[in-house]
Amino acid sequence: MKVVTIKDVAARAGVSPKTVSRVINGEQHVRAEIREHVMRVVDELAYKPNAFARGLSSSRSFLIGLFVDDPFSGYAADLQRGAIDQCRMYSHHLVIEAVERERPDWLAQIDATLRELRLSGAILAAPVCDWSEVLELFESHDIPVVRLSPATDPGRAQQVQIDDRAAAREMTERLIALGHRDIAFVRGHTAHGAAALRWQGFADACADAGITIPARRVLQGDFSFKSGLAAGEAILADDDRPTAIFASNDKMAFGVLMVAMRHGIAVPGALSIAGFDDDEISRMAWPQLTTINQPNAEMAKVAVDLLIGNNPQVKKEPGESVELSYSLVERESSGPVMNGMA
Amino acid sequence: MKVVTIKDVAARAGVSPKTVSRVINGEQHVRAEIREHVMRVVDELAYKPNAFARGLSSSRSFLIGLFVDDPFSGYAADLQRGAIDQCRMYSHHLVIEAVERERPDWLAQIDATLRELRLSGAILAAPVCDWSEVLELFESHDIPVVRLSPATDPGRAQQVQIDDRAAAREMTERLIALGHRDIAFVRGHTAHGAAALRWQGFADACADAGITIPARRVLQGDFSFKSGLAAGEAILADDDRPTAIFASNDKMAFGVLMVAMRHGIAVPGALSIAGFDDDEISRMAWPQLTTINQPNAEMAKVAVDLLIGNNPQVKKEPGESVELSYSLVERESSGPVMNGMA
DNA sequence: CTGAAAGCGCTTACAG
DNA sequence: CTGAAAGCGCTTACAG
Repeated sequence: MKVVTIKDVAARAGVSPKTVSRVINGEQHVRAEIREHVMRVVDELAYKPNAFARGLSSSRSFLIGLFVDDPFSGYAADLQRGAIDQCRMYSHHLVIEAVERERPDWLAQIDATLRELRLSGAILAAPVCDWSEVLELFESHDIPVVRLSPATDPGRAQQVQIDDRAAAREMTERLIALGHRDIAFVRGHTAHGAAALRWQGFADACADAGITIPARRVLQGDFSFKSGLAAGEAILADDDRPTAIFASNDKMAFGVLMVAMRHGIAVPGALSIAGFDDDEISRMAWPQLTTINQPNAEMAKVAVDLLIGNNPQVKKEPGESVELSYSLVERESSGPVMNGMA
Repeated sequence: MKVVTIKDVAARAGVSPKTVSRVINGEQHVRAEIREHVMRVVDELAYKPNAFARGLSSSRSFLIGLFVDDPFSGYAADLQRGAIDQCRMYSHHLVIEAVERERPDWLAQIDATLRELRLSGAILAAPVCDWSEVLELFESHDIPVVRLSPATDPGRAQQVQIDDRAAAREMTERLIALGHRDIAFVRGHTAHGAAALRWQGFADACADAGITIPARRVLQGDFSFKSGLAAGEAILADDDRPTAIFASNDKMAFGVLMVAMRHGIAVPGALSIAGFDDDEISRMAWPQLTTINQPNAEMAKVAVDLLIGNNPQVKKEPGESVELSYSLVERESSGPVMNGMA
């Protein structure tokens, strides 16, 4: 297949390659009629600029990197979807990189990628965005970064997030409004900043309502289904049960729900369960899980906007932060506390 | 940060850039001591060749494209994981592209990507791999392709697959061996070739066992949880129930399981349920689902091997096909048929 | 507003 | 086995 280059377009349009370049890149200082004519020729020839030539001659690669801890997770899948869509909007492409922190050369791996690829920008998903070695690396390469839901070092780069703390607080308040006063909480992975924020939100709401949280009502999980199962077993083993359990993500909530079912505990009749994330799994549960909708795909979209939406030449203010709104999704796994139980 | 180029390495090593190039690319005809010396300098300077310069001057982009229908699915996530790992092994990078067939310009989108990116190779996941327009496009761009679990046009390109038909047959035989003779089947999305193969495997086993399949025992699903729910409702609505249900993927099997639970039907006591895929969800179910393990990540890995593992210059034989082995994973959702029920 | 020249950092094709 | 020259297809910096 004959490859169409900028010269072909220029020759056919009767202008210089530079003018074609200007038109393609939406630069100013091209007469309107020439611009239109060039664009017509571009379409006729189905010309697409070669990304490698562009990347070599300019410093822009038209490549956005998405760095995730676990590419296997639903979270990563959500982010990808949002980012891919938006990259396409701007004629960029998305390169996914797994950060394998368990490998001794994990940082060198990222470094190699950055040297090879000269990314136009990078999206650091949680919890990668909280690893300072990673941030330093990107800073040293001078690559614009957007952090997703960072928990440490606020203001170190642009960021996109929801207010995890407020969301967890709102969920807890809702449970309290339903009459629950004995609520267990399943904490998330300690490496994720969101885990701490969600816990704080829970604690805030309890404090406001004058509820003290006994230590035995707080379980440590790691955001996995399995850890939810373990937490459920621990909480529901004997008759000293809470009337509600708030797990800090849906996978764990789902695990808790499974344990409740095995024990024959009616949900929400005898036990309310709430999760966080609005993971696909929350709709596959029965009863479906009450949860917090976190717009992951949207967050990735916004991250791409921050990276390339505005003038890509202009450095953004570090610390620029976009906060997206969450929503409480009340489904069937939560309900009013039963008479005499409170 | 000062960028290290091939010239820097050449100057420091006291050789020409071309020699450095030879060393980097593992070409022959370099004296061993020079090779080692250059490699040492490369390490000292932490030199990484610029992917854009490479891509521009050679026809190789060091980029592998993964084309998926639904980047949101667990299937896509599995593939990504396998492909990313293996790409890194070969110093390549993975670019994920969503094929949005519902858009009128979907083919033009892919075409644009191919013109811009000059991929070294592409992995087409099911069912993208069965869309002939896509195959034609890659052929016209002369880009090596590996199809994953293709159902049509065998031999049109390299392919990696498991024997879906044999796997479904084996699962069905297992159910029959457990005493089941009244088995319902939930078919998958008609656009997926695997759906037809799994159905055939089921039919094969039934025919062998002398079991005829009444039309009312065959439900049409689309691989989604929701369609599993619908199929479950249809099958389990009245007392005329089969003793086992084989759904052609785990999400649907999970849906069927949920319906059984709501109806108070004991699994596997009164009803055996089997799925396919060994999806994460199959381990989150209770009872856990009996299923077929399909090594998705491994398939993507092998696809990368086919694309770049061997000599990348040499064209592969179209039709070269690698078949990976599956395994039947017997968990708790299936069991012997109850006395008097068969 | 438009263009000619030089260069990005590699590899290809050709010598020797 | 090693290297000098040319070129990949764009953009940058400079003129006019």
